[in-house]
Amino acid sequence: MTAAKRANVTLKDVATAVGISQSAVSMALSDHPRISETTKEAVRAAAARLGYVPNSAGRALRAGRSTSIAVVVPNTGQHVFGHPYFMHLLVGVTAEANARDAALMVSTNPDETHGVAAYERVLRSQAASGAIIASASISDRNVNRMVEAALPVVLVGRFVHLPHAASVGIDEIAGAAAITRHLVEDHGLTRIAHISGPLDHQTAVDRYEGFRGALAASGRPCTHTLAVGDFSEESGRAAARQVLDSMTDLQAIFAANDEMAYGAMLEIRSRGLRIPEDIALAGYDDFGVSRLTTPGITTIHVPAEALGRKAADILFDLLDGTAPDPVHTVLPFDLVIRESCGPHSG
Amino acid sequence: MTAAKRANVTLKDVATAVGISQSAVSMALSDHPRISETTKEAVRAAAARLGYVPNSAGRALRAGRSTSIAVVVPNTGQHVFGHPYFMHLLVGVTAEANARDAALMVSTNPDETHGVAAYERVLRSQAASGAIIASASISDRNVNRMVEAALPVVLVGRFVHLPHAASVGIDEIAGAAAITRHLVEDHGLTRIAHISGPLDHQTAVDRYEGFRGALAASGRPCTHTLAVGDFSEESGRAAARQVLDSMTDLQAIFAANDEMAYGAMLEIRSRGLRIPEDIALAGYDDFGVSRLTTPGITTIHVPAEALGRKAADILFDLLDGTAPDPVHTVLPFDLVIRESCGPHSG
DNA sequence: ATCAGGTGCTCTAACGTTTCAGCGCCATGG
DNA sequence: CCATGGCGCTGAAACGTTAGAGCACCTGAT
Repeated sequence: MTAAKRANVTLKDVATAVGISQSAVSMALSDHPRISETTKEAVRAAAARLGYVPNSAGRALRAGRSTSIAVVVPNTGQHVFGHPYFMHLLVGVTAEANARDAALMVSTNPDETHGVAAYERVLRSQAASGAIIASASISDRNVNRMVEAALPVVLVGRFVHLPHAASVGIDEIAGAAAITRHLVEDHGLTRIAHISGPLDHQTAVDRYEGFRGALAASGRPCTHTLAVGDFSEESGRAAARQVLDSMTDLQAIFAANDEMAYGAMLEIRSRGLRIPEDIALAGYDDFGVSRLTTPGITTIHVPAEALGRKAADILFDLLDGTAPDPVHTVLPFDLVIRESCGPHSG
Repeated sequence: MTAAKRANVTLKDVATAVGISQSAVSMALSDHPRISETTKEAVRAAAARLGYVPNSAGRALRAGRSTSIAVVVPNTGQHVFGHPYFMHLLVGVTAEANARDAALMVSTNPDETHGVAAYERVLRSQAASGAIIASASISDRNVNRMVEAALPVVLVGRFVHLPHAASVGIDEIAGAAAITRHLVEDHGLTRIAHISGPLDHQTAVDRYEGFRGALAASGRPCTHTLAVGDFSEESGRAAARQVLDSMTDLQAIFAANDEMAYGAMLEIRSRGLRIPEDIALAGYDDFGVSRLTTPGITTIHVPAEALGRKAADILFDLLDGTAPDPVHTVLPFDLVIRESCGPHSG
């Protein structure tokens, strides 16, 4: 069926096929009350037969806005974009976009070709009518510009400098605090190292703060140290090396994400130490792989897919002119207890 | 800078700012030789000052094609789209698209809203001018339709029913054969089970065929059995359970992807068997996680990012009217030997 | 018979872009 | 002094869509 030789089928083609004007076809397809049911039937039949699909450029031009939304992820460096977090986020956004018949663009190029970052151009060119920004770097000035220009964007994560921009996230401070309390209170560990992410990422800062806050609040005499990584496995290993060397009688390592926890695991093992008997280990994120290691890593489950869904949901509201009710939506997280901190107990 | 109140800056705005016609502005910005250097300077200055960004709908409408390309991934079921394979592919495609200043759409909804799958609409509506299709299911009729309609698409993988469509892939049969030979010839194992993927996936079929072919060609008396999984960890575990129960003196398991290999690893371990001493284990894909297990899993490295790059490259050629030189581009793979098949040796 | 109002369509304009023919102008050559 | 032609720009048209004004026809009421 649907011969569709080479040229594309337009309203005009359907119109001549039915023998009416193209505006009538347009109105018929949008179920306008002023078009007779008979004509509508005929139009729908002809459209289906010819394989008519509305041209999105024509439609977007006329409407003054496209039906696509964009997801902006930090730069091409694959250890960032390639992170499972973004994939989960994408799955969520996709689901919501599909439900609304909206197309999804993915934009990732931060370098400024004509004075504007590629992803900002996507909005300014109206290729997409709104964007979900998952760039975590505090220092990305382009994000500020987009927010200041009142472009419809939803941020994923916490952007302290942009208190008025709609955002979706989890309470990272509470998450880190929860896992820290698990180490201190459930397992009685008091000599703990934290491997943080780069401290120009709000996420890394918040997790570190949650860690320190929980230690301080515990009321027990705890000793802690910090090593900074970059969320990669390699950096986690290096950081673990550093803290294992520098802190005597280290009892636990809490890495700011699971990948660094893997790196730490390798380093701990390579020294002949056992997990959790000699060193307890905790991570953060739970993007599917932490359960595969032996022992499974105790971690905070970040509901990335739900974040994506919610972000898209809010963005579509924004595009409809509805202001998000809480400007900052906070989703719940889960503490997932596996074996890396010690035997289960209350 | 860049006040950009609410309305968008168009050619006309730049034109009135400079005091010339909008056509002149258009020509100036595209560096047309018939426009004086002085005027060009003035136009560029005004455009930058006003923050002019060409409206993509207007441009696409005029040009008759958009500057976006689409990546089509199989349906929303997250264990499919969320697979690391697609992330790596996406990274590659993104890199290439960025290099050409093209926007990237991601489409995944197969259900037919108006008689056409969502991702086919993306092409027919000219929201994207070409697509990279990474859907592996043999039975997806929509893919056939798109190819038959001569829409510009590049397939990733092997589509035996579509010999004339441009495609990019690796030689899965050779890959599976290589890893099978590693088991048989390097480690002298002769009682081997294969855990395949669903056999309506060409990839699964090819890997199984490579396995059998290598066994047959080995000239040694080998015994093998098959269990079918669905590429998920759980199914891998179930399949391993099945083959461990049914085949006595089983020496090795070759899973058609790493995730099923993980599942198999869990099952093997739960029976108190050791890897590789009691059972050798091999996987396929090497998407970054197989090196984290202990022992690391011997596998075939699939260059997914390179596949994405190459696919995009070919698609852009296609859009320029250049026919891909080999219709089917085959990229090399690597056999990655870790510890799961036994001690390293020649 | 005339008019009001409704019905079902057509016509026109507009969205922002690019392309192309054309027009006025100046310098040059006859 | 008039043709020639290059230069630098203008104006119009077209891409496909949709909204709204308008027009022809019909029905029913006056």
